[in-house]
Amino acid sequence: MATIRDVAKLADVSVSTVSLALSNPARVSQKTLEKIRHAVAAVGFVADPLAQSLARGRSRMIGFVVGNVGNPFFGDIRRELENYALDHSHFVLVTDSSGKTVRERAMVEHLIGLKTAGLALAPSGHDQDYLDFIGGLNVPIVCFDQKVAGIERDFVGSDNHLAGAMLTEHLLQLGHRRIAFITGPSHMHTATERYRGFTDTMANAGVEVNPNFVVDGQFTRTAGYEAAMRLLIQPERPTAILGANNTVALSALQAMQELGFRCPEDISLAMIDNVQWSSVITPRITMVVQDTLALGGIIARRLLHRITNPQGAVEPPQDFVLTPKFVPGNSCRRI
Amino acid sequence: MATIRDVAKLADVSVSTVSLALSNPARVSQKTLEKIRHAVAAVGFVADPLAQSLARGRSRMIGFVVGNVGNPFFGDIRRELENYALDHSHFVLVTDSSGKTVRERAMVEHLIGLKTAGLALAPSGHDQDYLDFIGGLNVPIVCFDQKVAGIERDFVGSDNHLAGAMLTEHLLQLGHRRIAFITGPSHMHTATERYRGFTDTMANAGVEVNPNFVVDGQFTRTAGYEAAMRLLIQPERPTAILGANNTVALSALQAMQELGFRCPEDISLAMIDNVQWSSVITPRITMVVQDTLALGGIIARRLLHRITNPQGAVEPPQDFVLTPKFVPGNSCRRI
DNA sequence: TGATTAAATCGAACCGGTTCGATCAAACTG
DNA sequence: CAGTTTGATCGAACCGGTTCGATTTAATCA
Repeated sequence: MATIRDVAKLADVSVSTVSLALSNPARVSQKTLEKIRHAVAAVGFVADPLAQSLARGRSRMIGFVVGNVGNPFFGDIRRELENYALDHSHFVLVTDSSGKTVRERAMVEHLIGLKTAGLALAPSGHDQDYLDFIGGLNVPIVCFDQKVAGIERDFVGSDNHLAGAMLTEHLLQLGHRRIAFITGPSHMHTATERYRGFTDTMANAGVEVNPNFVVDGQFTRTAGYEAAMRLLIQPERPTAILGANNTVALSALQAMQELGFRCPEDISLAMIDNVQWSSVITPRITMVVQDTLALGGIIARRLLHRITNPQGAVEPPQDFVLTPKFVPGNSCRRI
Repeated sequence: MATIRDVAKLADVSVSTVSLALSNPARVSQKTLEKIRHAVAAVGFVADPLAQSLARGRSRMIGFVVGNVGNPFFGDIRRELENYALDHSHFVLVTDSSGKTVRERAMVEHLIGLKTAGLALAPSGHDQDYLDFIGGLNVPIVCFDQKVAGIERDFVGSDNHLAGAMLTEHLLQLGHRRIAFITGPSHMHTATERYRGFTDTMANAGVEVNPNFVVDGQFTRTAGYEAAMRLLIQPERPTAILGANNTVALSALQAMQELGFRCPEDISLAMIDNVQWSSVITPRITMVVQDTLALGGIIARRLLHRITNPQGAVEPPQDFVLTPKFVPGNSCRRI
């Protein structure tokens, strides 16, 4: 591999001039610029990104940290960010914490060690120690999906309260009263907000929520399945189930199918967040989806704005909250 | 951030001794080792991975390059690799080429620039220039999924010919003769092998393949949908459709549903590779699945073996081919 | 006990860039 | 035309580690 010194020697200028010419051509005379360009081409010089990062104290890499890259929600956002970053000569490193807080922190630390230019982070951790850690980082960070109280950073997400409310209202309109709710982890903002949307709407409608109809699905497949089963074996069953996310809702659908309940004839089902191949799942689930493309776009632009305008570090963090969209399916029947 | 020089100063030894103590404690006396340990703890020293990589010419990162991290097939493998790597103090950088050859190459180049310790690569590119590029890299590489002629590297994958043959035989056993096949890109080994498995089995059974029943789905959703539509609008329709991968098969299912065909009553369907939530898709598709956990485990072990035994670079590349598994569903009916 | 060898430690060069103050010639000011 | 700017270039220090040959210290042997 050719180094900058090879170029300097061939162009008969100093190393510092080559470096300057490459990073700020305007400050070098036309003549030497030409010489250097030729030399670069002749030896096939490509700057070592590692050495650059070490010297500059910053790399051109962006860290992307989520709990599950396989989730199409995160996948769409990742793609948007990647495209935008690539167009601005940045490179996205994807890491997956599997939803584990310790691992998430380890990955963030790793990325920071790599002197990443910025971080797009869907936080799952919540203890004070972690918050302080994130807050103390001197790197542009855009948080998304989970709004965490205590993290003073840009945030991009959806109106989760509204998402829960929309589906609840829909079920109420169809005449449902015995509506069950499968929640997510109580430390997750999306989970609590969606649940609040549910309870608020029920209260507004003057319908009491049966405490047995609220079960914890942890946003995971196994917990969601178990929670759904608990709902389904009750003597007085709900007429509709509202899943706080795609995973728990589909786990519920599976449980229903296995027990021989038909959807929507026996029990209606609705969920928040889309899933791959939802169009071929029978019945098509009525859902509220987030505008992942828009979210990804905002995250990307905001993050790169912060990265390329370091002086604007004083710019106060801002929240971007998008309105989710209702997508009717045929999993909810009128009763 | 504390540097190694801070440690050296505090421990009253030279920088080189600190470095040695950290990388090879056995070669340092007990006494100084203690002093250094204390100093490290006192100043909170953590080695800068960038500086280490630059000096060593190698980092402790592993590059993972696939066409679609959202695909659960790759997701499972990624998880296995990640777990194993983490246990061996390596860190996985995930990159997604979106199936684009140019981007794939750019990502590999980027990872090489980062002096990654090794690469797990599901290659999609195929031009000679790219092959030479891969072949010329002086880094441990384990290829998987796609066996590419011309890449002399370890390879981990499944018996794709058998996968195609298994499903074809199953359909033949059920009495089907008018079997359609939705292929993948002809430059992909998995696609051609699965197709060969189909045609060979058909030939062995003495059943002629109707050329109109072989359509190209490109392994993508849009092309798969279009291909399926082409099959379904023919006056003489197939009685069964075999999708060369999950994407094209489910696209076919969607097309069937939209045109009002029932599966399996009107047309049977089978596919290669699982998909998330296949258990709630109606009907449950009969499929042949790869043992993703085993594949991931082999990839991980092989790659880390190569990384930690650099002297064994002479060890010739080896192929690991696993047998896929038949998973019956209810999407294929006897006729 | 002096010579030989092994173990522990050190100094300096190096990895491949960036950055900033110094230098010097050319251009501008009054 | 002396004095000051301005622009181009350079040298050296630096980022934060690693590595290897040299040197010092300790242990072994005759």
